[in-house]
This record gives sequence, structure tokens and C-alpha cells, in this order.
Amino acid sequence: MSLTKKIDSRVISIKDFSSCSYCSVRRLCLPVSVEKEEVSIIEELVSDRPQLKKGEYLFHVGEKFQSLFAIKSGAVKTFGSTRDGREQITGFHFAGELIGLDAIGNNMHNCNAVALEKTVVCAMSYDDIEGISTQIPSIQHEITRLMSKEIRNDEEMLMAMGSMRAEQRVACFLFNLYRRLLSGNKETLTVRLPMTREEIGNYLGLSLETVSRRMSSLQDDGIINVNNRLIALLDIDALEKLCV
Amino acid sequence: MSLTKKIDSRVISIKDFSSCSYCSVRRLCLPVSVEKEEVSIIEELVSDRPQLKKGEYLFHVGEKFQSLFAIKSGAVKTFGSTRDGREQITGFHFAGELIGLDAIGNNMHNCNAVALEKTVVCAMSYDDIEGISTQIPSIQHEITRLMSKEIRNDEEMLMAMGSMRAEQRVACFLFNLYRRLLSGNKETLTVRLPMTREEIGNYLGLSLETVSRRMSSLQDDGIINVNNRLIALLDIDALEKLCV
DNA sequence: CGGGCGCTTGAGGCAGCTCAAGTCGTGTGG
DNA sequence: CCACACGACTTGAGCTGCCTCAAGCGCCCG
Repeated sequence: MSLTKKIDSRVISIKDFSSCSYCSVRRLCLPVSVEKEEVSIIEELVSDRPQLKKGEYLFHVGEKFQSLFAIKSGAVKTFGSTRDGREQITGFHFAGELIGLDAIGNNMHNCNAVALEKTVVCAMSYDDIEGISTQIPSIQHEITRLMSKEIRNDEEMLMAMGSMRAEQRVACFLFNLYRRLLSGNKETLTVRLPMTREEIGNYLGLSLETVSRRMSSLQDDGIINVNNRLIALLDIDALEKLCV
Repeated sequence: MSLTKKIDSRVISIKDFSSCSYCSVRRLCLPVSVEKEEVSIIEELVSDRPQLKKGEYLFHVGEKFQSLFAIKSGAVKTFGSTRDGREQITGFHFAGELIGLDAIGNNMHNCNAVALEKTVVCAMSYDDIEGISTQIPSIQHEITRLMSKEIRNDEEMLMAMGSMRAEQRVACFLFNLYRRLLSGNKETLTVRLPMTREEIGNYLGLSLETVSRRMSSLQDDGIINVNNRLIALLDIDALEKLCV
């Protein structure tokens, strides 16, 4: 909170580009119809903007829920652990997305969140959000909309997991990434994966070998081009057709 | 709305047991700390209490979102359809649960909902809910909590689908039902399934034959007793152990 | 330039699917 | 009220897609 004040007083400083006014993903993280006055209120919600290195944790399962996190840049995976100790990935999250929503219900984090690459997030105190919601009802409305969207996403994913074969799952995964990652640079249809084949397989319920094989066969079909972590999406329509 | 007034004036009528004051699942559907005055406000939210026969639809995918539905009694399945026309079940919902939350985001239903047996629901206009939330903030808070819970549920399910073998999935499914259906009659550890083996298989990503086989093997292990749709849960601990 | 991790590709095995047959339970119509 | 018919369920047999194990390659970073 006091940090916010400091930022406000250094209007010309380069540091200011970290503020919400200049945030390139602001539209995405809390896309309420924010006027300038309201931006400054949102600004107050942001108590911290930690820079995470690859492998650093944003939160652990079991920790008390205090903040929602808006991802400014980078990528985060969320995962739980099965009884036998293996991790099970529940989602990948990118710039402009909000994480922590599943913790509101029981006031505790139900999964771990770790950065897949250098990542900057905005931590927003949930108590403050609830308080300010009374001033700006659209914020509460926006949170609700985002939660509803997450439910829909998860349920789409459940449908995919229940009915899709390996190749479809991989195609669907890539198409989903295309829709979420390409908002910035639409001209190039290339996605850079921030996660390993093993993580993709874990998420999709496949072995890493199967992910690799199915990517190779999608490449053989001329639908994508695989170059390590760089995936060129050559035939978006074909990719979409594979996604149920 | 005018219906509500009518109910209020017939205090002794048997019909009154349909009102929220007497609703046995009230605690579950909107478990805010409702005092008597607040119950009457919630009552106003309920615009209709349709009785659905087995197979009747509550809503279809693509329909405009207008109401959330609290299930008073019975069971509902929600499902989407894959491109090739088959249905994919995304969830089963029982008395005391709220459905339609995933539609808030884009103001449209993203799945179909159909009654699995004789079912009574309370339709609550979402516009009214939003309006009344300003009077009773706990209602908005409660909706948020329920959505968060649904996200958590879906993500647990995703974890299950990604990592579990058939027997575990079936065990997990039964254990989940045990937790959700036995709140009323804890003394008997018997669950009556309102859905077919095929629907269970569809939901779990298994064939109906595999569901049947795995139930049989759980029975051979002395963990459950299968008698058509009646499942006696003989060893809850063993069942829970199988659930990751 | 060397080591290690991530990735690809091959070979064999098994879990779960498909196809098929038969039983049981329920609801419906005579 | 009974008989029939159909849908739901169980169980068996064979097949296949994905997993596991294994070997080799290539990229990245120290």
C-alpha cells in the first residue's frame, strides 16, 4: 500500500511503466471500463509486483489465500500433487490472465503455482478487491465473469479429456495456445512453448513420448512445423477441425 | 414475483413447503447466514419452481442466460456435444447444488442440462440476484464462493482424468457421490445412482463395459456391493484410499 | 568443448476399447 | 394382473492405441 504511494509520486520515472496505466495487458487482466480515476484505484489493489525466475513459486498448496495474481508477462503452471507424490498439472497461465480464483472458496490455495520462465505478476489483495468492489461494482462483476470463464475452460478441458484421442488432445492444446498467446503478435503464427513435453503430457494425460510422436505426425500432415519449443502453426483451420 | 406474494399470503397451505423457509436444502443452495427477513428477499429471487420429468431439459446450449438454478430435489446432468454429434457429460448435479454458473461469463448457456429423474429446481433470475446483492452483500460473496468451489471441483476432476486408471476413476466417482449424496441419510451407506453406466463412462472417459467391469472388481475386493443402481459402500476408507 | 537435459524414435506389452452374446429388471399394453 | 419387449447391465474374446523401457540425437549452458 505504501509502495503504491511511492510510485504515484514518481510520475516520470521509468519505473512507472510497471503501473497499471501503462500495463499492456491491463485490458486483459481486469478489463472493466476503467477511466483514469478508476485505474488509480486498481493501482491501489496491487500490493506487489514480484519478478519470478524460472522455477520460483508464486504460492504453494495449503497457504492462506490473500491475493489474486494478474500475470503481466511470462508463464505460470498450476499443479497439485497426487498421493504418490507425482505432480499433476491443472493449467498453464499466460500474460493477461488471473490466477488464484480457485482459492476464494475455502480461503486457501488448492494448488501450487510456479513460473515456467521469467515472469512478472501483479499481486492484488483480495480483501482490498472486496472492499473496493463496493465503490466500483464493475470490478466484482469482472471477477465473476472471469471465474465463470475459468469454469467454462475447465469444463471444455474435461470434455476434451473424456472423449479425445492423443492426436486430438495435442491439436486442441496447440489451438488453445494459439488463441491465448497470439493476441499480441497476430502476424506470425508461431508459438513458443514455455513448457516441456513432459509437462504437456502430464497436463493432457499422455506420456511425453506420445506428445512427441503426435506432434511429429501433425508435422507429417503439414499442419504444424516443430522446431524444438517453436511450433509454427501452418494450417490453423485443420488444427481447429481436430478440436472436436 | 407476484407468485411470491401469493405464497406469502397462504402461510398454512401445504404448498408453502415449496418456499425457501421450509426448503430442506436452503442451507446448501445459498448458505448465507440468512435471517428470516433475508429469506423473504431470497424468496423474491425465485421466479419459478419447475418440476421436471426424467429427460426434460432445464436449458440448452446457446440459450440466453437468465437464471441460475438451485436443485431442490432430484438429479441433473450437464453436457455439451462433440462435433461428431455425441454428447459429452461435464457434470452431475444433485439436491442443494447450483447450476448455470458457467453461463455468467458470456451471458449464454454453454452446455445442456437435463433431468436424470423427477427433479424440482428453483429458478433465480440473475439480474435480480445482481440487484439484491447490493442489499445483501453476503449473497454476492456466496455466489463467488460457489463458483470458486466449482473451479476447484473441475480441476480436481481434471487431475483425476489425467492421472488415474479406470478402477481409480470409478472409485473416485463413487466416493465423490458419497460425499455429495449422503448428507441427508448418513446412517445408510448406500447410494442410488440416478444415471446409467453409459453416462458414468461418458463422464469418466471410459466405456460402459469398463465401468461395469471395474465396479465388479471393486465388489470382488469387498469395497462395494453392486445391486443394479444401488451401490452399497462397504469400505469407505478403502474407497478414499483409491482416490489419489 | 563437454555434460546434461530435453527431445525423438523404435520395440514390446498391457489396459481399456470394440464387438458380441446372454441375463435381468422395468415398464407397458393387452 | 400377466406377458412381452426393450433398455440396462454383465461378462467374454480379440484388437489397438498408448505406455513403458531403451537407445540415440541435439541443443543449451557452463
